[in-house]
Formats: sequence, C-alpha cells, structure tokens
Amino acid sequence: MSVGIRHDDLRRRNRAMAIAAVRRTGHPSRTEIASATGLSHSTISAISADLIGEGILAETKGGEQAAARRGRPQIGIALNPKAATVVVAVLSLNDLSAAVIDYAGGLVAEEKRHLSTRSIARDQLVTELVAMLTRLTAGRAAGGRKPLRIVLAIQGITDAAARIMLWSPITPHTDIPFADLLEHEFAIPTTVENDCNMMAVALRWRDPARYRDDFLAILLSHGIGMGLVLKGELFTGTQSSGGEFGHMIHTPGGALCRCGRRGCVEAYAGDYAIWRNAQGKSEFSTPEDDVSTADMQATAARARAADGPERDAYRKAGTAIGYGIGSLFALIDPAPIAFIGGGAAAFDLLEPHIRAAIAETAGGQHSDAISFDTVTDELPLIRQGCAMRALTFVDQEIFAGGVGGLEGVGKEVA
Amino acid sequence: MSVGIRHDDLRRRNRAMAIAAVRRTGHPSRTEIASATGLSHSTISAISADLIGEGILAETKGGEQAAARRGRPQIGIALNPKAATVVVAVLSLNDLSAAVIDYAGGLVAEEKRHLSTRSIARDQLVTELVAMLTRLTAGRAAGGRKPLRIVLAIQGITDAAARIMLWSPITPHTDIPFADLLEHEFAIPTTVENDCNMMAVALRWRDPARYRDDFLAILLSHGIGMGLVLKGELFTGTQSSGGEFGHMIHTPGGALCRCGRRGCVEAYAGDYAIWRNAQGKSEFSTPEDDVSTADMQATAARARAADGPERDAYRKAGTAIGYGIGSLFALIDPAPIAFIGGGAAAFDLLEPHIRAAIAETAGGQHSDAISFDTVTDELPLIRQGCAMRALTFVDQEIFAGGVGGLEGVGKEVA
DNA sequence: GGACTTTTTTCGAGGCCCGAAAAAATACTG
DNA sequence: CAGTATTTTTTCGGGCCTCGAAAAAAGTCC
Repeated sequence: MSVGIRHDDLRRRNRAMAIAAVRRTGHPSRTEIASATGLSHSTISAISADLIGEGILAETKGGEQAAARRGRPQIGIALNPKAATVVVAVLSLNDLSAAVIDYAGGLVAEEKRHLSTRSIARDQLVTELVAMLTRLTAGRAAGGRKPLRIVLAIQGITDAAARIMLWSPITPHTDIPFADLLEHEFAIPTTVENDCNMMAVALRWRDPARYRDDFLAILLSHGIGMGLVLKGELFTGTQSSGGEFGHMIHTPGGALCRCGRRGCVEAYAGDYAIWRNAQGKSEFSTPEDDVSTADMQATAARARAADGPERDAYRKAGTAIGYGIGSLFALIDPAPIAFIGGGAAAFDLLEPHIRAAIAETAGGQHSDAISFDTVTDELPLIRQGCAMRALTFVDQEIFAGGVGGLEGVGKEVA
Repeated sequence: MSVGIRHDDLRRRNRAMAIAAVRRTGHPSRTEIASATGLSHSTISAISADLIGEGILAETKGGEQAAARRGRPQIGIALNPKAATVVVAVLSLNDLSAAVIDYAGGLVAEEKRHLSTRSIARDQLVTELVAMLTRLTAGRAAGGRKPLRIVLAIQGITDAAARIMLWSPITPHTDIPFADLLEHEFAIPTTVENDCNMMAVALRWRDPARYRDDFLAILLSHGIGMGLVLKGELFTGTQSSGGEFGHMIHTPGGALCRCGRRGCVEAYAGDYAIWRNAQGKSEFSTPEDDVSTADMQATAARARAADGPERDAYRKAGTAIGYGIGSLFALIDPAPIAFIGGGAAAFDLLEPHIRAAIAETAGGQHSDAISFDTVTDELPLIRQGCAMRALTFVDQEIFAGGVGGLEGVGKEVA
C-alpha cells in the first residue's frame, strides 16, 4: 500500500524532479526547470542553489548562448560530470564488457574481453566479473570517489528485485545472486537487469519522440527477448524480469524450443530455429548451442537469392513473431517496435511475414500504421540503458536525499 | 511527465490516504490510520477532525467494542454513508441494470430490466439508459444531494480514457460516447468501464488476501474477457481498456472467431465455440449470436455423462484457455486466477485441460501451484466493482480536495 | 545612456507535518 | 473505591517548505 507523504519527503521529491528535468533536457535554465516541474520559480531557485552548492549540478559557463534575446539571459544548468561515477557491466554470450560512466553520462573507462561463458565454472564467472570491475575502478578510486552504483545487464531472467540472475542462456549455472556478490565485494549498491529491458530504457533516452510512453524492444538473436515500456514505465513480470515474449506459444505442440518446451515463438524465430529450418532439419531436433554470425549472414543471403528452405525459414520466423506480436497487441494495444540485434540485419526477410501475421490478429486493423525500426548492434544500447538506469538511481535515491554530491562524498572520504 | 509536488497537494494526498485507509479497513481508530499511512498521530488527528467536520467520515458511536483493553478505548472512524451517493449501471447482453450506492457502499436503490440490446437502435439504447438513471436518481435528488459519479460497465472495449464504448458484442453500434452523453444529461462525471476490469476491481475488495497485487479475472461466457491487476493496479491497454485475452491467437489460421479473425482463444472457448464444436459443426461456421444458458448446461451435462463431441468441445476450450494463460504467464509470470460467469459452472470440465496446457508452457513449472477459483454469477461482481470505482473516485478526486462532503455540497445546493 | 524585457533572487506569509507533552478515557489493583 | 497504569487522542510550538510579490540583475533596443 502506498504511504502518506511526510513533510521531509516533499523536498526530496522536488529535488528529484529538478534533477530529472536537467537530465532529460541537457542544460535548461531555472525558468525551464520551473515550467517542466510545475514548481514556482522561487522553489526552483532555492533547489538549484542547493544542488549547485552540493556539486551535483553546475551552471554552464558561457556555452553556446541561445539566440540572444531581449532580457536577462538564461543561465543553463547542467549535470556536473564530476558529481559521481557509476559502473555498468554487460554479460553476454562469450563476452564480458564493463565501463565506468561519469554523472553526465560520459565514458570514463571501459574494458571488454572474451569469456567462454557456456563452459566456465560458476565461481570463475563471478571472479572474472569482479576482476574486471576491480581493474576499472582501481585506478580511479585513488583520484576520486567510489562509484555510487553498479548495474549488470545479462541475457536471461532475473528476479523482480533485480538481485539474482535466475536463468540465462549464456551459462548452465542458475540462480546466481550477482547483486549480493558484487555488493559484498565492492560495497556499492548493485542491480542485475535483463538486457532487453535495458535496451528499452536506452531507446527511451535516445529517441524520446519516438519511444515515449509505449513501445517494444524485441531482440532477435540466438534467442528472442523483449523489453516493454508501458505508460512510460518499464514493464516487468510480477516475480521476474518478465516479458518473455520469445516463450509465448505460437503453435501448441510445435517446434522444439531451446527451453525444452514446444511451439514457443523462439522455436521458430531464434537464430537456431531459422538455422535449423534452413538446414532442412526436423523442427524437433535439438537446437544448436550457437550459430555463428557468418552462418546466419550466409543463410540470409541465400534466402534473398532464391526461394528455398532458407527463405522458408525466414517466413516461418516472421510468421511466428507476427502472431506473437498480435497476441501481445491484443493485451496491450499496438505500439511502435524496435527490432534489435543480429537478426535485425535480416529484417527485410522477416517484415512482410510479420506484417501479414499481425494483420490476421486483433492488432491487425492498424497493421500498416505500426512502425518498425531496426538496430543491429545491441551492445551499445544495452550499455547505455544500464548507464541511464544507474544514473537515475543516483539521481533519485541518493542525490535527491540531500547529503550527496561532491560535498557529501567528500565528507565520507575524510 | 510527472510533476513536482505543490505545497497544497500535500494535504490533499494525505487526506486521500486517510480516506482510503478507512475505506479499506472499515472503521479503524485514528491510531490505526496513522500506522497504515505512516503519518504521525498529530497529522491524522487533524485530518480526521477535518474530515469528520466536513461530514465525510463519522465516529462510530458505541458499535461493537473491540475486546476491552486497558487504556483509553479506540474510537472507530467510518465512512459516513450520507456523505455522497454514486450511480452504477451495467449494460450486458439483453439486460440493463443500475443502482444508486451510498458513500459507505450500501445499496440505496436499484432497477433492472430487459432490453434487446442487439436489435435496439443506437439512440434508443442511450435513451433507455438515461431514463433508468433518471428514475433512479429523481426521487432521491429531492431529499438529498446529486450523485457525485456515474460508472457504467459494458461488455466490450472502451477507450483508455474510459469515455467511449469503442465496440461491444452486445450491440452492432460502435463508438458510443457514453461518458459525454451522460455527463451532458446529468452533469455528473462519468466513466465507461470494461466489465471484466470491474470484476477484477471487485475481487480485490472482496478478498484482498487472495486478490492483492497480481491476479486475473477471466470471464467465461458467450465471449471470453479478462480483467488483470498487476502490481496492485488495474492493467489497461495503451489505447483501450485492453486485456483482450480472448483474442490472443491460440492456433494461427484456426477456428473462426466472432471477431472475424481465426484461431483466437475465444473461437475455442466462448460459449458459441463450445456449442459449435459440441454440435459437430465446422470450426469455420459462423458463430451463433447467442446460446442459451439452458443449452450450455445441457451440453455440459452431456459432456459429463459420456465421452462424446461435447466432452471434446470442452477439452478444446480448456486447451485454448490454458495455452492462452501460458502465453500470458510468459509475459507477466504466474498469478492466481478467478474464472467468472456462466462458463465457470462447467469449470470441472475445463480445469484438467487448462492445467495440462499450462504445464506445456513457460508458466508450467509451477502449474500445480497456480490456484483457480470460480464465481458463476458475474453481475453482482461487476456492480460492486463499479461501485468501488465510483466511490474511490469520489474519495480521491473530490473529498480529498477539501471542499466536499455534506458541507460543501450543502453550499452548492444553497 | 535610458527604457524595456526577461530571468533570477529575496523576503514575508501561510501551510503542513512532526515530536513532545498534555489531556482523556478506561482497566487494573489493593 | 480511589489511585495508578495504560493507551488513545488532542494540543502546542518549532521547523520546513512552497508560494506570490517585489526587488535585483543582466542583458537588448532605440
């Protein structure tokens, strides 16, 4: 149950609003913040004076002046990059990458390396992650302050509290409590997020005009994932990170899915499924562990060249995706979609069948109006999503609270 | 974008919290309200003094004393039934019913009548509704105050703003702006809600222990509907009342649905679909407009008696529902389900197949743990849901604002 | 250089919530 | 039965916070 608003919450919330307005807008003037938040000029004046005093925000000296208008010029206010840093890490199939990001979202340092995630031991996986984060933060800890947040994105399912990786296709190990492990190691608040959810978060920051309140980010790669934003909020399941679009049932009793069940969308549209169909193997044969990008590109090329089993495989994939989207649209109404990942490179092969299938469903009446978009490289998107997630946490949970920024952290160090 | 908290919003919100606590709890003491809302005793004391002074709440004189404990006895605070009335109306196939409800949720007056909704003219439909509401409110307007809210529940789809009936199976007419029509007629704020959503709302009030944050209410009748509560909030589509569970696709290209598409869950599990299969007709034959309750009962009886086409029809229905639920659970994780309506009377015939299908899906791992519940008579549930919806609107939008209750309304009349 | 315009800050007023203390109302106890 | 203990409710003063109005600041325009 939601709880009453204490008097001290008031300032906290309004500070959070002001910070959020700055993060969204870039370098708004006080007047702009006031109108964005609906608060009075005097309140914004007081709050921004505090935030600047605490080193969280900073006035943009000079900068590119807006067209010199009559009247006192506006003073831009921006995030102070030095106010904090956060750490993001992305764990995907056979790859681990991480970065340190400053408070304004700028890259401070990054590292990326190969890791045989499918064969590595459980402890070793954690150790490698800890080691990378240690390397990234070690040099910087001396010069500055400890990062205020770690966000780890993984392909797979997490619990609703974003603390435990419940299951992932990239490793046989399950129920790894990454958040606890990293918090114990670094004493920095940590969450574990689903990669597709982070893609959705990133899209919202990248293109707020297009991806505002309601949209889907669908990952087309070895498996099928989805991040869903509804009414401006990331949609998650009740107990898990949720949104397992790839495991909606397309055909009861149908093709064998990597998850062991039958007829999932993924069992038709995942890389392994397209590959399986293109190779003319039985739909019930065991899925490949991995299909190389080169193989998928070759398959797509053959599908484009001639009407053979490859083209048919993409037809089946598009149909499964389309019906899945149709069923989803029956529940949430149509919304714009971004297709992301390697599979999006073959989107030309999928799109007609996706549209045809959607047209057969409840979302179909506006089938033409549904707009698609593709992004082939998912990693930057995931990383950006993690960064924004981490930073908004710092904004709202730490800096909104008052003791924060350079001052507060400085004291802590002393 | 969410907006800053103005100073005057504070009291408004905390008043709303206090009222909500009373509505949930029945007749809590000030101390209980304080702990429920997290506000201090002094604040609650002030707020409840105001609310009592305005005639919104009232101390429960005497009443059944809680086990006499040491110390000053708690004074129960309850909703003042006379503080307001609301009007609820339910429009379903061939039936129109309406009621006036007092502020404490008690029935003041009701009326119910037959209406040939499928053949009636558009204007006539509205006229009949207006006439019934006029009759119900007329006598009372003299003695008291005008109702503060009208909530109309319909089978079918509304827009997200709950103002327009976009489509309904009970009438060929579409896009009827009921909210505007009734507001114009009565000058009372009105919303139009989906019947299944109201069932879900009602379940939450009836049995909060079982139906708290996440659950489904599935209507099994001529068509299939769903109300969905996620994270304590009614889930609606982005553009419509949403949650068209019955039109998720069960089998691409499958049985002909009433909606004109193929393979929807409803095309297997709606009364008309069960009837069609039981009669041995083609899955592609045009659905009956209506199947009588008696016919459905007879069909169920035959299905129970012998393994024939009737039993098979229920098997297909249960399978479709189960796979639909499975796909839904892939998105939202498993949650308790209430099956409501005439179809729930044959739930014994459906349940094994529903469970078997769910077990084949992503929600399957906990298939046994998913608990089902049935309610055969939907109308009281819909009406209660409407009443609670209307009353909580009055609580939060009117009475929380200060000028309200007997006083304020009295002034208005004067 | 003065008038005008727009942004930002300052200041006093009004509200609201909180904690502590007081008041109220009842049970317990000898 | 009177006094004590206990629990609930109210009262009161203090501290914040937001707001509107007015003042100050910092330019452009003529």
